[in-house]
Amino acid sequence: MIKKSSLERIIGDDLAELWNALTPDEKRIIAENFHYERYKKNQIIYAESETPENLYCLLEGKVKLFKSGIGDRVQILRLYRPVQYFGYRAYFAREPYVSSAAAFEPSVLGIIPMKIVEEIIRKNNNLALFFIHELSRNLGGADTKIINLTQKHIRGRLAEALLLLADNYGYEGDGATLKIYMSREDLANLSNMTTSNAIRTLTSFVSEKLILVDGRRIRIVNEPQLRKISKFG
Amino acid sequence: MIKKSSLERIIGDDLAELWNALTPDEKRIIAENFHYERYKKNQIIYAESETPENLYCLLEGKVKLFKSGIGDRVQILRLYRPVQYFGYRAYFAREPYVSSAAAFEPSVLGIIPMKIVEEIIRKNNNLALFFIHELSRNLGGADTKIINLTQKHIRGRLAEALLLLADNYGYEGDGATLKIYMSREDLANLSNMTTSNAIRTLTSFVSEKLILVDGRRIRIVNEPQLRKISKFG
DNA sequence: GTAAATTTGTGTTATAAAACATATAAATCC
DNA sequence: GGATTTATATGTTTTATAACACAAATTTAC
Repeated sequence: MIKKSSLERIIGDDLAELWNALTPDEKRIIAENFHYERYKKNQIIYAESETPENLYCLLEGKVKLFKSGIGDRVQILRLYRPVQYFGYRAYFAREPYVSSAAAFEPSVLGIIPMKIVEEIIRKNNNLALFFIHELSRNLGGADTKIINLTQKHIRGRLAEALLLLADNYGYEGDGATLKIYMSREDLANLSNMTTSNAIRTLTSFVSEKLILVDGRRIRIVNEPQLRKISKFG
Repeated sequence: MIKKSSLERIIGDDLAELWNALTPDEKRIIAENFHYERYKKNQIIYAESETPENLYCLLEGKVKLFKSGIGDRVQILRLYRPVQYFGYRAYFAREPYVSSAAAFEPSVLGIIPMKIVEEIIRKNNNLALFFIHELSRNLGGADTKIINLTQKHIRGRLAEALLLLADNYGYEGDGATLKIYMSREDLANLSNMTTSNAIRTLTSFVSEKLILVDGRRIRIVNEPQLRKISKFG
């Protein structure tokens, strides 16, 4: 179990964006109802069709939101990094989860019951506006994703995915190596293609000197060209 | 111009869900800043990349939200019926529109500046929760649409689209004819396929006695089987 | 009311991507 | 630390769907 002082630091520092919207009294309520949990690599946080009950705040690690479709096919819908919130959409929609969440790597999550969050929203409009803003941006992203996944060819979709990873998780110290360690299968699930085609297309990108690959480490070498490929499908 | 009494009826009756969330004072503010506009068939209401300024409330007619992609391909993202609200997502996200809206048929829209709406949201949590709920349901729908459009085959996607039209706009008096008059091209844009393939697949469905077609009038004859086709791709 | 434009319908061809097959490499497990 | 599972890699075949082509029907415009 984490120390109380450490907990307060996490709440104070890391929940920043949401935290700042709160009154002292509301902060106390959140602090009292807050706990955190560690998740192992690939551990499921919640699964499709379950009833949403908590707001999750990713404090450390990386999380994927994904949905199982036809056969064994899986689509990764969104990626989360510290400090981002998830798990609230289904609760607000008053429906079971339509997607699942899992840790990409060992992660630490802050957990707050949605009931508490909802009570505070009913009194605090800044918090309400925070969620309105988050949901609105997510919905715009989903609409754009629909076009990317349905209209672009394999090369465009994979280029898009690599740039998304760069935007989301950034680069290592060298300014080029993606700061995420991801299987080819996950990469395929992110870009709506089979694992074979993700591997094959990655190989093409290497031979075209757009990227460099060392196992799961991917270095972006020619980002402008990758953007061009992403843009024109 | 519409008569004042008529305007009040429209506001009072048709804006119901949103209207009920308001205090008398807020109702007055909305009424003072409300106007309505008629749109012709296929007329654009707003276009991608424009700056969002208004909340639109569809009072009469049908509206499609669509996004242009690669080449001339268009994807219909969402459909609206009276009384539904749209146009607010991009404003809340603080970004230009990522999609366009157009009338499917002659339509009447209620228009309220988002600035006014936002001011009221800052004071009225019920209104905030209304938008949180709407956005959350839309986002869940978009996530599900991603799976439908990327993983199902043509037949599954078209069956899905026909059922969506039934759910959204319902049936004529006969309880079977879709209450929407839509071109094959729109049907194709809704189900992510070429117009040729929409026509062809529609023909297959007719010969399988799942539907009956008379020009743009579509009768759903075997809904359970259509659901099966939609479900299994 | 007739000409022009658009939409619908259908056949044929081309192609992108999945499916399948199999080998090698790497990671995980007793 | 050797065995077993899992992930990566690549070649081949199959298939779903787009692209193309054109005729007929319908709608729109003047």
